[in-house]
Amino acid sequence: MMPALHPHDWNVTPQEAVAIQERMRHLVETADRLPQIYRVAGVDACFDADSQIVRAAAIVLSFPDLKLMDHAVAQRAVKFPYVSGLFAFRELPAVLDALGRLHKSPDIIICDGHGIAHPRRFGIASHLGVLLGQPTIGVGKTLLVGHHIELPREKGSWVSLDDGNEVIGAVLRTQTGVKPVYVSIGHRIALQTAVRLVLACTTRYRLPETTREAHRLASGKPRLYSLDPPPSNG
DNA sequence: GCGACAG
DNA sequence: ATCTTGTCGC
Repeated sequence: MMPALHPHDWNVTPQEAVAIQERMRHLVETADRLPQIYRVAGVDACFDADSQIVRAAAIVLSFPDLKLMDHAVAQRAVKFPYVSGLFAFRELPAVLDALGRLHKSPDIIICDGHGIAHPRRFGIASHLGVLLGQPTIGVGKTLLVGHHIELPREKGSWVSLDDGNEVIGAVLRTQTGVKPVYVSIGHRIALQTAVRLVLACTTRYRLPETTREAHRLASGKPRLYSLDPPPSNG
């Protein structure tokens, strides 16, 4: 897809990884700096404990109609340990490989995992965005850091995710009565824009179609019907 | 000391 | 990440 704008060594210790995050966190841009969005990518990764291999998937959907335009997978043996806050050092190398195998380049990438809603404000989505110099959004399924007030039950409602005095993300209800997701700036996008885009990529499930499709590809499961919303039964 | 801790 | 059935509700 595109060479890394800010390459760095991946063969590092967790201590060195933290230092890299501290050094790169200042490169994150939190205002909109996007092109017209015609294509949205989703990336996800799965880990196989037996083989110690990470398989990453990247998919590209047209926007706003969300039709599958491109997809790619990549595998890598990983030795970096699982450490909360250091996901990028396990998953990103494979994710970069998968993105590099795409033929259609996306205008923005939605990542599984947080952006700046991270202890050092440099989660995997921000890391990917800064590396590539591309807009990214973080969508986490569980909270890593931050607090928030009660969230209304209705789809589309959201409240800020705060850490001290900082707003680090949004708690977003993507479906009425369903557990929310945590949206945060990855790179080159404002929070409100990110929330709107995530909602625009969400059809009838909790997670945006980008994440769902990438996850399905990474986990090797076949698609049952089509990219269109399947029937409610069977 | 205790709880929390993305995938 | 993954282990895992039935069940409740639209």
